Amino acid sequence: MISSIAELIADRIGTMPASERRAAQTLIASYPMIGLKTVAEFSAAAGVSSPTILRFVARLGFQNYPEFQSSLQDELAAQLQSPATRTLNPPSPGGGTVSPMLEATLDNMRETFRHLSDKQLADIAARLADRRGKTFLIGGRFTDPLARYMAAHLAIIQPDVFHLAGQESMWRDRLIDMGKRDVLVIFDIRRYQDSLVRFAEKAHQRGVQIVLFTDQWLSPIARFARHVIAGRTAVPSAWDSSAALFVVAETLIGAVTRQLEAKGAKRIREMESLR
Amino acid sequence: MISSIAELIADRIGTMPASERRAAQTLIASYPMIGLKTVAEFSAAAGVSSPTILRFVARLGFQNYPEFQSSLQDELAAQLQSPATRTLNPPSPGGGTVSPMLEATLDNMRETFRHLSDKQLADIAARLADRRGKTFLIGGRFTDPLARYMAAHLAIIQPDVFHLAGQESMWRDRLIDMGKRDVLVIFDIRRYQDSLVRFAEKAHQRGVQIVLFTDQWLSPIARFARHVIAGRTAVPSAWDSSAALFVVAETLIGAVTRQLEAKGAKRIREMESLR
DNA sequence: GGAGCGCTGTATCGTATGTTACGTATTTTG
DNA sequence: CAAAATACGTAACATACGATACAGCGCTCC
Repeated sequence: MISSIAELIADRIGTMPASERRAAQTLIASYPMIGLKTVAEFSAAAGVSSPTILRFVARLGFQNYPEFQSSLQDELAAQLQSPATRTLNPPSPGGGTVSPMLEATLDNMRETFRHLSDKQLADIAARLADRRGKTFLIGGRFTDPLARYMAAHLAIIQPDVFHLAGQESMWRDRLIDMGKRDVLVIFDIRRYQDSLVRFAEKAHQRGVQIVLFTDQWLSPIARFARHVIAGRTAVPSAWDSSAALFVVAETLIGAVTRQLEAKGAKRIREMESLR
Repeated sequence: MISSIAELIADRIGTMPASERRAAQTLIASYPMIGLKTVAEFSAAAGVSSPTILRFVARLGFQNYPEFQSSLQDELAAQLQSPATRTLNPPSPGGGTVSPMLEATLDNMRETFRHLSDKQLADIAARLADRRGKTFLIGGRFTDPLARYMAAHLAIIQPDVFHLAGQESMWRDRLIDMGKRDVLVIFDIRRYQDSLVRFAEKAHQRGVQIVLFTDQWLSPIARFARHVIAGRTAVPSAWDSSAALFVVAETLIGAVTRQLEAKGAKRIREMESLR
């Protein structure tokens, strides 16, 4: 079973003429970076001519050079997405259901946060902590609980936090209350819901700032969003995982709380004494 | 100190116009792969025009698109050579808010699952997949979203799944429907809610089997529970984290789904066709 | 030692790609 | 509310890139 281009090359390098072999060795030596550059650069690095590179690529079974490059990129993308797979780990002995699920989830989180800078989170937190406007939260079929979870926390530490529940027509009526200074937090992962997209668009038209929690394929709502958080969702299960987004949400809740505490913990103390 | 293009983007994304921001977000979402493709593909993926991509690249300080791509490639090459350096976000020594939060959460999950055997999960999953009785889910102030999340999934793959929402008096009225063959899934972490404890006790008296999701200090409901899942909740934040419980919930959802699929995926296929 | 075959590079060609100019739409400012 | 500035996309353009045809060279095998 040949799964990578490197293996493919190792398999066929024996049958190649001298110049193509030099090309192959050059590629392997700095795999796969040289292959992502132009034919001219590749040929120069290998010390052969351009047509030799093209013949080499053709011999590997590719129709043309761009197709070869795409293949390399896909391979690279797969590696980058699952750091665990990089080490060619056997996927857990015994086939228990727990371990792969947990491992995938942990990877998802690391990967999600890898694409998320402190600054980005701080910006969003600042926006949420800015009390000149209101905060609305809403989610899709499976993610609405995340919106509720976040709303439950935010509503305690500051006023004017609303979770949009119920039917579509209900949200729409709330649109009239929304304006430029307000923030709308939307959770939307595949399959993306048309109703949410429509709602986001209308809110966007009213100047509402949208913070979108979505998956790595980006909900169409990203078009209207001021801030986009893309979480990894792939796990060995029939369902997508929202765990990474959940953790981001918790992180944000913590950050907002800290910012408000800095400003003055009056409200929080009041809240405590009311219990 | 800015060392990667991703940081550069995070730094300047605030000063960008809307369309360029879309480009930036698209790039970050699948960093850095889309940046290695052609301008046309990049622009299509971001839903903007080619010139916008070029302006975006120019704003980052590159003379032209190829220069930008080379820079991405160099970065990638450096990463591939030293897997240890793969941290896109430098470990943020000191005041960084993200890293400690994430690390603590990951630790919580590992620790939670360390105390959770495959068998235990399989037993609970089997109990939830057993369709001779009904399934009820309920949660506390902050954990009710978790109950909703789980209910949203379970309700799809099997009938008779009910999330108990609203006021305490509402749940109590549902008690009359509950019996020996039924399962009650309760989420309850500190501070434990008296109302939930009372409810759990009454359900227990009626012979309902209780599955409890709680924290490591165990809600008093544990006294009445058939199964107890104790998740770690401590994080460097003003709030406790429910992330570990969330992941356990997802794992259970996956396990139940698998068991039902084994029995016969008729319902699931029907469900799909109804959409 | 000569004829045939395969390998390789040079030169040329067509085209996909990045680039730029310009007009329209949108937002901002006085 | 008008005017200016900015943002954005359409369309035309130039170039750099991959592809191909062809000729020279070396090797092998009769």
